[in-house]
Formats: sequence, structure tokens, C-alpha cells
Amino acid sequence: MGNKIKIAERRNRRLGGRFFAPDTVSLAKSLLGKRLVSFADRKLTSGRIVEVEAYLGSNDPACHASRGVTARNEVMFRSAGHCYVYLIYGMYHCVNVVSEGAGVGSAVLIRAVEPVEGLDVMKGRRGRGGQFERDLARGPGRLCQAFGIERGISGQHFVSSPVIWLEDAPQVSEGEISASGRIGISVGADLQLRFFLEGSRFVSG
DNA sequence: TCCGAGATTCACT
DNA sequence: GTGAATCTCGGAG
Repeated sequence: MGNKIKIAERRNRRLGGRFFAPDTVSLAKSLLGKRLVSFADRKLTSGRIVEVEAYLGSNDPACHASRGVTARNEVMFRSAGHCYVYLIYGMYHCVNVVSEGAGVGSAVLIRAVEPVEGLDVMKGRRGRGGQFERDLARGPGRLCQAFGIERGISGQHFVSSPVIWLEDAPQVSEGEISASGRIGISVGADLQLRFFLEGSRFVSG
């Protein structure tokens, strides 16, 4: 069976535009448990989202959008459902789901997923760091490496992109979701804007 | 024009 | 536990 058929068959599972409409924190929580799918380099990889962080636009000092529009963060100011990818520390990528209306600059960072499909592809892309399944996509930089997500994908839309999208999955109950301060930032770290699935061994930090 | 910090990860001590 | 790798951006000189 060719990949083309596979991709077409699963099209009806893709999350549509309405999914991205809620406020950023609600969207962050509803992303938990959903399936992140990449078809970068014509190779299929997917995983269950287990950890996210919310970044609240211009009022959030930890958010890239807080200092206005730049060449790097321009995608953050587009409408909800766009894919914002940026380079951090000069060597790793991070992938975000843009939220709220155009011009707001809010987004949800996908920090970790539980690998589901394409584990061999992920291991190949992760190199030495990919020996253990648990480490394939635990952390935003590792996740992007495993899924082949790079800056070229930034600006695509999760509803229409041929290389990155989200698929529906059973709703996660509120009781399974834990909150904490965001990781790796120095300002606004006390805000409870990191959400993760309690008990998952694929959560970072 | 230069310098330091950053939504990170890995190798090495 | 500590430091290096290396791109982007804001602020200092």
C-alpha cells in the first residue's frame, strides 16, 4: 500500500479549523492526547501529545511576540491554526500551534509526544540520541528532530498542510491533566502555563 | 558593531 | 554538575 492512499484515508481524522478557535489555555489543554502527524521527507511519523506550554502574546514577557513583530516571529501573529517553527540556541527547532485571532501573537508550544508511528524513521533522524524510545520526542528540540520539523514548515497551516497536521483522539479527562510553571524561561516562570499528562513517561522536565 | 541571553540538548568531568 | 554548539534579537557602546 502506497503512502498516498494511507494519507488520503486518514484525512477525515484531521482536526478542522474549529478546533483552534478556543482561547490559548483551553487549546493547550485540548491538544493533550491528540495526534501530531508529520509527512516531512515523504516519511510518516506520528505521536500522542503529552506535554504543551501556553504563550500568551504581547502581555506575556516570555512570549516571542511580546516585543512586537520580527522576521522570526511573524507567523505567530497570523490566525489560529498556523504552524510557527523557530530555531533556538542556534541548533534546535521548536514547533508551536498559533492561537487566538490574527495580530494577537499567542501560541501553544508542543514540548513532548509519545511516539506512535514511524519509530524507525525517528530513530534514524535522532542519531545517537535516539537509542531509547522514551527519548525520541521528549523535549521540544528532540521532538522536531524526530519528526523532521524545520523552519521551512513554519507558516503552514495545520488544517491544510500536506506535511504537518493534527488528528483527533479520545478526549482526555481533566483529572489526567497536571499544570506547572513553564520550563527553560526566566521571566513569567511562575505562571502555571505548562500542561502535561499525569504519569506519562514521555513527559520532559 | 559587538555582546549577552535565550521556550535546548549532548558530551564530558 | 558544567560547558559547548551556534542563530536571532535587543540593547549598549
